Amino acid sequence: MNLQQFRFVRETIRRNFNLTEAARSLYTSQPGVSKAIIEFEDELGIKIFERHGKRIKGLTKPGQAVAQVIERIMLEVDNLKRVSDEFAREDEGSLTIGCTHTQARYLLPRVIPAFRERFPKVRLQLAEGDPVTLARMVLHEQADMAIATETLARTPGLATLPVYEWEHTIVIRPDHPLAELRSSAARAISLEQVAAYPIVTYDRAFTGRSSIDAVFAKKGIQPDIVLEAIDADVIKTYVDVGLGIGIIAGIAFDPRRDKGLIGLPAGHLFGSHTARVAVKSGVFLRDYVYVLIEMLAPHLTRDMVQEAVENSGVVEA
Amino acid sequence: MNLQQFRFVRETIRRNFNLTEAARSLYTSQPGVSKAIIEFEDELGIKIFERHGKRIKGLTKPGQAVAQVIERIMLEVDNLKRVSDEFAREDEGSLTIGCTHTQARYLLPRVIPAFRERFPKVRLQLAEGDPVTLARMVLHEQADMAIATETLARTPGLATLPVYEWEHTIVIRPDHPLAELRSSAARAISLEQVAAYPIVTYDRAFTGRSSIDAVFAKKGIQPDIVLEAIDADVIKTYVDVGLGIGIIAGIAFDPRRDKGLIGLPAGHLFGSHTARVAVKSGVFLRDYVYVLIEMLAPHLTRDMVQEAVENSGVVEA
DNA sequence: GCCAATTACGCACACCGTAAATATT
DNA sequence: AATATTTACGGTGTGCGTAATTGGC
Repeated sequence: MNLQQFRFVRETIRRNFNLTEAARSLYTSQPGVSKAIIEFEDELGIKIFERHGKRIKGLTKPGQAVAQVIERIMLEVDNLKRVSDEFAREDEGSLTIGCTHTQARYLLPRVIPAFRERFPKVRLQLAEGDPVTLARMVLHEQADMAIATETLARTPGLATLPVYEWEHTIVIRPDHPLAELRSSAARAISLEQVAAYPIVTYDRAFTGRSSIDAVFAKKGIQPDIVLEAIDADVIKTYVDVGLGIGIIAGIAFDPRRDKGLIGLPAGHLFGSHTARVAVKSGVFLRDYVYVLIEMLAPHLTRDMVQEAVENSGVVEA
Repeated sequence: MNLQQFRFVRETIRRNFNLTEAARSLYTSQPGVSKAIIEFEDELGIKIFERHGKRIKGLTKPGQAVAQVIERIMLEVDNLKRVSDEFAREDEGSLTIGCTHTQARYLLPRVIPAFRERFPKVRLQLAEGDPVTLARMVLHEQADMAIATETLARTPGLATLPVYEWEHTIVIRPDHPLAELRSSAARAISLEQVAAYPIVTYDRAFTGRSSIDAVFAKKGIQPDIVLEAIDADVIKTYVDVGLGIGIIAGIAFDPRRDKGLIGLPAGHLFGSHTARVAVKSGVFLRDYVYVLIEMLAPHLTRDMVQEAVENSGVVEA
């Protein structure tokens, strides 16, 4: 029994039970893989793979159980490398952050400079995508962590923790009829008033869009959504050119920078949302990952995160 | 990087950082172990062991992290063997049950015959001991499971589930003064009445003995304990020869078989206790272990137990 | 007939054991 | 001086590659 056999079994499964593929992706000979697996099966005294003659078709029942254990073993073996890297090259390494445009554009800039200063040798990479994609990236270890609002919390295999709460903001031009609500009575704006105008907002896959739809649907109102985009900058641009009113994440509206526009808080209409950070449960996280998460949300202490990772926990907001 | 290296590291730690010992217990040469570990350290790029010159003293900080991961890997590797055995020889294998005398003598006889019938090829072994020893046995995988009342629930690394609740019974001879309480007013017996007579009961390490002591201490009563034993049979014998009154686990008193004695329920004095079954968390359990546990306590379904084992849970009574 | 897995075979090297050297208590 | 670890060195076995064979689709 050896690690190589584990690798072969795992890769064969991942390559849809094609030994040739598995061998190639592990840079070794196909007969070698075949032999190793057969020897492994002999040693365990069971068949791992279902064979039709010579063709491998899938996993046997014992194979399924074995595969699960192997998966866990290899996860830990990978952790071994990470652990030693952590100590061997304390503050070096790479960090891939999966996030939505909103986070990349409005949240991360608040912490990345300080992070760079603290860990100048860590290679950073931002990978943008929609929440579902992000979850998959973390699960497949293509990203070390992901930040987004939807989906993440519900994905098995991920540990997620709340980073911050946010509400939507309605963005309008100063000359828009709704602008008179800007000062005191902003909170009095109603769903009907909003629905009276053309709306520019997020694409369906993103940042709380589904809750917007749900709210309108519940009231039986059909909003006039004239444009969907994946980022607030685009939305604000179209609001600015008079296409309609915008609904964006609160974090994406900055009164100072967005001088030509007015923002009306809309939490009372579309509810409150929680942006979450997700990491793959069970993986060993480099020190700087913990530091970054704590920079993002001081309440997320190393202990909390560690606890969540080890018990594949979803920490509630 | 290979499994052998993991084994060497783990064994060296277990043998108090004595390579020679580790090598011997793994039936290999000491220089081989030394070399393998050094190569492993080189590959990881860290030192696992703290060395004073050539003497190995302990784990370095990275070593501690690595050791944890290795421990988990080896646990899973052992599981691999168990998993395959489960399928290779479906209903064969061995089962070592750690338990106190009380369980071995009064609880297990109720289920073992049925178990034998269902799994005639499983080699059974009862290992008696006090709860602390039992916990350690399960932790060290010298026993597959343990049944006892105390300690088990509080041991980290064990998953424990409640099997049954029980109360103490006071055992007396028919000619004893307390015998008049036998019929209706049994529950009226007081601590003071009990303390008025010499007592024969369990050894300090066992079955709810600590709660007996605690109850007396709380009331400031000094009981006259004339004899301590680890099992109820011995206690009953000495009660029978007139040494005093006995306090034993309720399960150990059977009115039909213990004809010469009278049992008075004493739950109102010494409280209610929960006997628990413990298994090591994280291990793969053979099918027949689940079956036995369910025989012991029908409410402990396979799913419940599995859940507890996987999440190292302590399921409350 | 083409593609994929297994069997056959041979080499190289990694692993482990013995023996010697070195360092620590 | 005794004990424990590391270094040195040599033989054996196994792991892996190439080539050939067998077996599905």
